[in-house]
Amino acid sequence: MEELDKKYNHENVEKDKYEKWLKKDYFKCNPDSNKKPYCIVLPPPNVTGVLHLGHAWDVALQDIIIRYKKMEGYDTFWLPGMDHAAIATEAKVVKRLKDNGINKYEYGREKFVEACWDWTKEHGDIIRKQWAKLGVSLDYSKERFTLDEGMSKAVRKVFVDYYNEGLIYRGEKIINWDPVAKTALSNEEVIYKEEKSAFYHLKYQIEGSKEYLDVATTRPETLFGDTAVAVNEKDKRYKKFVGKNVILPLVNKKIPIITDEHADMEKGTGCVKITPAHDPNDYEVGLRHNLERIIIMNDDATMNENVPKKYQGLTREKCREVVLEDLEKEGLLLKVEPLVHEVGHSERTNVLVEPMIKKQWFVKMRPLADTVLDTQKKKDEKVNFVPTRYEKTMNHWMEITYDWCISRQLWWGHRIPAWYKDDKIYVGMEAPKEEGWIQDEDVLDTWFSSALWPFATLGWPDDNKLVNRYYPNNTLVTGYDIIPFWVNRMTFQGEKLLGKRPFEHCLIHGLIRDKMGRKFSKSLGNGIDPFDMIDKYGADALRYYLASDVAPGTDMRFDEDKIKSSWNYINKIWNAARFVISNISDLKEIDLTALKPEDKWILTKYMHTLKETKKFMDKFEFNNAASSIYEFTWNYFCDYYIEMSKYSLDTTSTKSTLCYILTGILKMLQPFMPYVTDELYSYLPVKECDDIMISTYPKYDKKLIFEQEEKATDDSIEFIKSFRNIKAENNISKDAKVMFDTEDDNDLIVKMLKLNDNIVKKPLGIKAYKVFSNRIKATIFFEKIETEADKIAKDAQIKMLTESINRREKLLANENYVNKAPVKIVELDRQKLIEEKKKLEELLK
RNA sequence: GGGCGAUUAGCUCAGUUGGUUAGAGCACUUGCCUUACAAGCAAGGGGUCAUAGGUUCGAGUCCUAUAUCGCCCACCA
Repeated sequence: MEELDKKYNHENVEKDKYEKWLKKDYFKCNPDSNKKPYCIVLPPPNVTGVLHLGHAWDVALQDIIIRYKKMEGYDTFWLPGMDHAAIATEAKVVKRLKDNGINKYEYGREKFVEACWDWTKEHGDIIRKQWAKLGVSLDYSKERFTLDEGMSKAVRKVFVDYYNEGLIYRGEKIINWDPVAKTALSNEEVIYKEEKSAFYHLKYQIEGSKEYLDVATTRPETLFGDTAVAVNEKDKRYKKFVGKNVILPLVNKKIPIITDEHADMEKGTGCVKITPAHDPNDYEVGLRHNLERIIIMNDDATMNENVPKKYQGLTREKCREVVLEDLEKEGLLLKVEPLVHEVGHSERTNVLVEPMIKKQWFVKMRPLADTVLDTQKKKDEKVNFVPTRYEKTMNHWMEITYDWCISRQLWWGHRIPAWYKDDKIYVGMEAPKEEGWIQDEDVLDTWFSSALWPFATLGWPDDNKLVNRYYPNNTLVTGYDIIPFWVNRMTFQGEKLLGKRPFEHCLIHGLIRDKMGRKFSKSLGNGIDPFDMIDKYGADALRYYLASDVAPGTDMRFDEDKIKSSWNYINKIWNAARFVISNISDLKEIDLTALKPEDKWILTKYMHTLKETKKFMDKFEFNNAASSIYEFTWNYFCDYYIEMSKYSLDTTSTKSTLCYILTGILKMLQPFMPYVTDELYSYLPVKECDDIMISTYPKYDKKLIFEQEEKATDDSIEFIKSFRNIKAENNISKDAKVMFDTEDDNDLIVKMLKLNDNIVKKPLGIKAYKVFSNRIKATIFFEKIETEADKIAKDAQIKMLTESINRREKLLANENYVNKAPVKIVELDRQKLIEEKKKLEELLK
């Protein structure tokens, strides 16, 4: 057998492994009725770009679950795929064309969509390579794309069925308009950002009177669309004006003064201009009072023909300036108050969203959302979030959501399956056969298709073989930022279309931020390429870091030093394995029948660790699972057991124990670090199969719990530690003589402390320090007079012990405590008290 | 305006149903090249768990306020 490298070399280790796994079909789902299914569908990354650190985190978590469940004996299936990301990809392709001097509209729809497919292929290839680098066990034979044939069919079916059921309708309503992408947006695609602006007080003269209304607005440029001024019915200040008209500044048009609940007496001046075509509130007011809606802007948010000539063609921003100048000139600008408020921006283009009245397609949300609210009350039917607090996020959304605008004025996406002819409309899976029907130009919101992801990818609605086996999916893993966009929509679609929740568990993770807690962004230039990290430290180190750093649901601050630490940890494992493997090459089988106390000790500790680790893995608390394994591996196995084993490397029990424990460690770590565990496993002389990823997860075995030996060795270790402590703190030489006061066999301790030649049977008369543990006592003799510092240290120890004894005595004298606290805890205190008293006595001698 | 989260060692974070003297990694101090590992080993220093009350035999953990920071939601003209 070839020698293992002296240091962990991630490049060598990771080389060719992924290809091996693929070749052996380890990632392929293999429906097996003897096994329980376990299915995860990958949140499809957008084909807009390449994967970033957040994706790496997301897929690492999923891969850990899948690999763990596979070892636990499940028939696992992890379905990969990508999202066409309608608006986002379209924006990218538009930009690329523009960089090449090509205009989207001149280029034409057909060629543009082709360019989008080229883009998709290009980025899809990169993303697949990145998955491979991360080592994730995706079943590529089932890979899907949100715009592929099957998905498209599912999308059309849902659209048509909902239309026929009245759940999808077309209507003219006020929507969020992105004037750069020139498309409608859903509420979720609008991001509110704080902006410094001003409250402009405008003078709206009362018709035929010297009096006027002080109308405060943040958007003076929209006054051309005003069709009323509203005041509150209860507002005494304006009562006398209700029913009269005001003269709209700059256009000198009469508009009525009306009363409406929307006008808030406390806010501003109490009177509010009503622009039904450009403000969602005003739109509602307009509906109530049957007001005219004057659209005053073009699709690119420049002023249109419904405003005076002077302003036509100006941008919203420029128009505001000019309007303010003109108002000022006419003495109609009363006051300007600075104001900071939240203004909606397009998620994709970052442009200010313009509320506009447009004819769009909508999903009627109330019935769908109510179903979810109902299901979430049922213990066995709900989506279980981890951490549970995110259930509130979903429920709240379901409570307040209103109709979902799903049509987008884009070319890249699922074309709406509606055809028009004169004033007739046809909605169906295919175009009508007759001549003269024209298909709707628009495509659907990208989330409309991804909402079907958990089942449409499995073949729904045509081929339900996989659906029957893998729906509901077991777990969905995603960031909290897309709960509204995606998790919620998958949930109501799944429950409506298949009658069941889309997934049993929803594991939520946070966002990755930079070291200073800021979001990663292009403008800050603080981005980290996960694949640079893989080149530097290996995929295993990156994965381990991502999985172990924070508790579920919380944000993570990126810290390269921690990846370095992960590398060190892997190197530690590497070396421990190297030691074990080089010493057990002749082991034929693992034989745990004739065990020494320290073997029993490490086996017991291992069983505790295994139990705890499994508990954490099942709860998706990978950070806790990881630290549990870490502590066992480093602090128990490496620091003590391996050291102890060096004195009995020729025995079968030691070799067997070393091999058994190392196997267990590698298996527990396999989900986190598939590469290095695969490598090290291959060197084991005794193993159940070729590759660790298809081996079984270690089983908890009560027979390997030895409480007595565990206590005894813990005791020896305590002794060793305090012995070393005393020696280090007091600069005691290596040759100091030691006398054991106990009759026990302290052979292992003597070896571990390298005392061999320095044991004496009788006191030497220059004794200085006593060392204790529960069972073992010894005296160190050395030629040095007790110094002042020693005395201080000793006094400090005496003081600490005295205080502790007092505290404990008081506690045990408290009847309330003794009666109410668990017996185990009280007993522990009693024992501690006895020990402490003994120690104190010895110190005072 | 509503809701959620955070506040624990110099830094980044754990801390299960309340229960021995609150943990880890990094950083720091001291001593070691002890042949698995110096990217390591051994020993150590460092925290009145944001603040103030309360419940309890017992609170980092539960309750009530307060402060600071962050996030989400909401038609705040």
